[in-house]
Amino acid sequence: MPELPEVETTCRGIRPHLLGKRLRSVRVHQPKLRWPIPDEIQLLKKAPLDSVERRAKYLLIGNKYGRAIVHLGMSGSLRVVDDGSPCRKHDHVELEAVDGTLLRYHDPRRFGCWLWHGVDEEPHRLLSKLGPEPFDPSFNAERLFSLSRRKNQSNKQFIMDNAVVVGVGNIYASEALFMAGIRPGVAAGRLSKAACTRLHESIVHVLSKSIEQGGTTLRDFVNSDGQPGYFAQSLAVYGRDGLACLRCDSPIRKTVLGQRSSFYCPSCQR
DNA sequence: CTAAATACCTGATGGC
DNA sequence: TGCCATCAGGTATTTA
Repeated sequence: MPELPEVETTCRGIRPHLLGKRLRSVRVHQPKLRWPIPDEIQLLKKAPLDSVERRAKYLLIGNKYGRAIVHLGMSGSLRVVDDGSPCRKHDHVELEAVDGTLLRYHDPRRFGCWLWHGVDEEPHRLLSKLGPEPFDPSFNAERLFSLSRRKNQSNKQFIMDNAVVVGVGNIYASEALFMAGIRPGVAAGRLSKAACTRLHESIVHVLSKSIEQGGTTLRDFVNSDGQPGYFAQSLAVYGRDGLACLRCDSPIRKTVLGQRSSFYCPSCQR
């Protein structure tokens, strides 16, 4: 569910509630996420929290001993609750600060994770192979062009590859390709230099606009206040199978690429 | 090396 | 109302 804008929205929302706080308890109600939650997570209690950051779709919540690597998977969300509101089904982890601030991790499908990365450990395997952030200067048209040479992989799967650029998930991949006028299913090796320029601009544009809107809520994403994001109303092709293209009125088509639904306009995207 | 398939899990939805 | 099949925003790991 959450792609980069949703994770960024969550990060910005929880940060002011957590930075500088000392935790009273770290409660794990369900340790079976994608991987078992390690006991080291309790080290979060040993010193005040001094970092709340996002890298790709991971949230990094840490202190001087290390940091929790949190992923929201397909159905995860983090909410800050001030009072002692009751735990819901699928609330798997709770961080409680000494001032009463309560952070709850909710994840019905449990595709997410909470791992620990000690401050002196090797670069974590989940983080070490990630490509650049979409807003970093090292992600640019030249990178898209050079990495796509000789690729038979589809354009859509190419931009969803974390080694190319992080944070582009199934929704924003379709949206960015529409904005750039590029067919999702065509081999990435055929991208021209000009197409790479448009694609780079489109990815940056779509992601930043969505962050401004608080992300996309299709069915269950909520921010740290429990509120939905509003970018769904800005989606041009995702989920609009059969509806008229907003640019040319042709019916939007749906195909499957790498087992994921993909949407495009057969007229605007060549 | 690349690329596709598989695996993890619950819940919502639609057809019969 | 119930049952079954299908689909859902991610991605590491396995297989080909």
